[in-house]
Amino acid sequence: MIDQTDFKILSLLCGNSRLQWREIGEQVHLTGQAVANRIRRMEELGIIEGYTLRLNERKLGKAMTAFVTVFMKTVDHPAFHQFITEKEAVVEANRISGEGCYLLKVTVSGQDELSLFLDEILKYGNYRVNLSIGKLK
Amino acid sequence: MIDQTDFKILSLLCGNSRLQWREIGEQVHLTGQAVANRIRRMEELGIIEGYTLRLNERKLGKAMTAFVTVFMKTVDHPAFHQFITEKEAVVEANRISGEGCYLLKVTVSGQDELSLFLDEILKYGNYRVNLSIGKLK
DNA sequence: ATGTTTACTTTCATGGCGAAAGGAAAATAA
DNA sequence: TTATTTTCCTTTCGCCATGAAAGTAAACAT
Repeated sequence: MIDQTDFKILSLLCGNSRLQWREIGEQVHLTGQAVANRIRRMEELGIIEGYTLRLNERKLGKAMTAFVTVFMKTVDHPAFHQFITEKEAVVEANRISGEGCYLLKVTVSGQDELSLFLDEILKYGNYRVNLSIGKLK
Repeated sequence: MIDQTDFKILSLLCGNSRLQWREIGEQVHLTGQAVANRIRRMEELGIIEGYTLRLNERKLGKAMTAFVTVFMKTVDHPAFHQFITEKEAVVEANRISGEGCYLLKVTVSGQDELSLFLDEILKYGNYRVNLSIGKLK
């Protein structure tokens, strides 16, 4: 299905998706065209879902990252899903097992914006917040 | 520093960083070259840190995502940092405030790999695991 | 009024990308 | 064993994207 060369190509593209096919080809000992064929195939298989940026959120004014565990009090999960989807500050959201119903990763400009966000969460349930003190990885 | 046009460009590139400068220009009413100039400037400012892929981890055999909160029992944090950095299964790691010391996002192929990983964590401290049941965002 | 700075548009050269053809090896079928 | 098909590479080609630079106009400073 997908071999070691494909994994190597993925690894290189994750590092820099604007690498030229020729440059990748040099690393995996193929021509650029052969690399292009493999990349297209992984796109078609859905392994590569898209191409995006790595942004420095801090330099965009999002100085604070918080992890918010939500304990739902309502059964209207679809409304919560919609709220989460529309909320730009929520960069990632997972439904989780164990303690809590959802885990949200939130980036905000400061305490004020976080506070406002948490107030909005109260409509759906209670929450626990952990602030990111630093990002290791 | 960075205006609404820049934010629009970032938004478009986050959606698809292989968009052509001309295509982005059409959206923000500039020529492709003007867009290219702005993108380069945001790279130089460090706002754009790089270009990468959106991968389907599930199709890469990483069928399970878990959030692991680590409660350190040792003060040798650097060793833990090193372990985390080298561990491919750890896709994201933050030092956190409140309950727990670190929050790790981990992708694994199944319970066995998760189990092994958690055994390794025990060298540094205790843990709490929440499995992702589904990803909203 | 003049000079400088900023940021755009236009122009140009290079080469990247996408598609297709050709070829070789491996796999499959007869 | 031979013939055919399939797979995946390399090579080729045409189009146009990218990077760089020149020209221009508006805003700003003196």
